[in-house]
Amino acid sequence: MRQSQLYTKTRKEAPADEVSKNAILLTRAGFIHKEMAGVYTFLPLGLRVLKKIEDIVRHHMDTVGTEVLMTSLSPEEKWKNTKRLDTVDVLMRTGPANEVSKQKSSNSYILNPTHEDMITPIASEYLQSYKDLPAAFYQIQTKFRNEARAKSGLLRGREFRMKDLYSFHRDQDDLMRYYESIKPVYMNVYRDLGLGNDTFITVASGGDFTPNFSHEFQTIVDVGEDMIYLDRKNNIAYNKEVVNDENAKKLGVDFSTMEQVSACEVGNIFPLDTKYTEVLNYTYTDQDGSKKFPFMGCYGIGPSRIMGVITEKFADEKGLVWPASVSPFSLHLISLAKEKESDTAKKAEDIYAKLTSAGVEVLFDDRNESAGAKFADSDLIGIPMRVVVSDKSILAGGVEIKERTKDGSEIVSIEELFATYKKNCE
RNA sequence: CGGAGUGUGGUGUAACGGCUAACAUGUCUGGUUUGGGACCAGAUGACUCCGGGUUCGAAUCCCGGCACUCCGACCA
Repeated sequence: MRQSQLYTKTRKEAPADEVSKNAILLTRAGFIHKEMAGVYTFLPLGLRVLKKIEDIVRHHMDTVGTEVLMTSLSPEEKWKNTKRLDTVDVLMRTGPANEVSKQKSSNSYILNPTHEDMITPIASEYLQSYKDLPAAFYQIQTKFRNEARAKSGLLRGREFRMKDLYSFHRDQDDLMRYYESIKPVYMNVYRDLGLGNDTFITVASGGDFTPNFSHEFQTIVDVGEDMIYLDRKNNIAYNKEVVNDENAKKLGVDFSTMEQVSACEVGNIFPLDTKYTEVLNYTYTDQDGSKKFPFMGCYGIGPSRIMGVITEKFADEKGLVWPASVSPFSLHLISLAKEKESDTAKKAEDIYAKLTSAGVEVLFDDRNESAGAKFADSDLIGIPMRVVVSDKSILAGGVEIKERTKDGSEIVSIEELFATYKKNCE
């Protein structure tokens, strides 16, 4: 893509109403635009990152479930059925008719914060026999939660992206087998996102969801809202909320020997057992003809929050730094040609055309800006590899390549550049 | 939801209760320039968040809202 057609611009000044690193840098670089507290538009560059993250999540979820897309709106009835209409305090709802809105309908609808209440009735329509189980549905979708306090840019929003997976099982054993199988799948997601080294399966309290422990996936990061006790040797962590003598005994661990670190929850999994199937009276017919409640699990990952976490973890004083797997582009090609019709300009155009047709995602800075401005923008946007084409580089034998996270640069011939990236495409 | 702070051109800031609300940046014109956010000239752009009040006079003081940020509670 040509940078002249991005339609967004970078800015030198940080917005005065943002303090968190992710909000400041993503705004300065033109990735996001704040609509209100905790509600952000994803601009072209930001959307590309979000899509990369969601594609990685989707790739792995396809191995354990089937994708659906449920509604953002739901009738209040659905929440009355699960007795959650008045207990879930983050519920956002549309207002009834009033003079201002001039709506005809007197109904109020829920903007869904999660979908157990929706997926369970759907499952009950199709999964009525033990032969239909197990089954798992997932979706990647925008969620709404009326957080009392949205904060930290993308880390805690009122409108945010979420992948939610729901599984249905014949019995608890099957649920727990599946539940355990999800853990390595999640870890593969974080590995591919570039967060593998600092993300840990974390034992957490199940909250109102389950009397058992649930598990979170916590990524170590300074701004994280959670404190975890980390047992590096056994590659597992414990959320501070479960750290007490009783649990130490129950789990057979010694919390006092563990490292305490701040972390951000980038995923969670809950064994729901029959909490929702019972309240909704959803039964299947087992082999012996008896009616039983299916066992359920739910499993979440927040792509927009992860975008914020990646920003927080990797950005430096010059700007954003994207892991290759989620970078909006693989290469930032910068032309420093003085004249539009010069040989250097033509070479840059040629490189852009050839790499693009080879399937390489290139952001081409074809703007009429000074070299300094282009370099500063490139650092701010944070694409892992920068390729400069200039009179100077041509004279030196080709193009100058520089990694975003390294100081030095090197000259490689144009042929060598093509060879490298063609190989990467395969 | 409790507490604190802040609201001024698109963005970032300034302005003792007192002159036509200033500066930088951005944007637009023209010129010049091209390896680390260049330079020169001109132009554009603000009912100072909203509503009341005090005062001869309010961006500035007071009251009430709203918004944003931070701390805490909350986070199924």
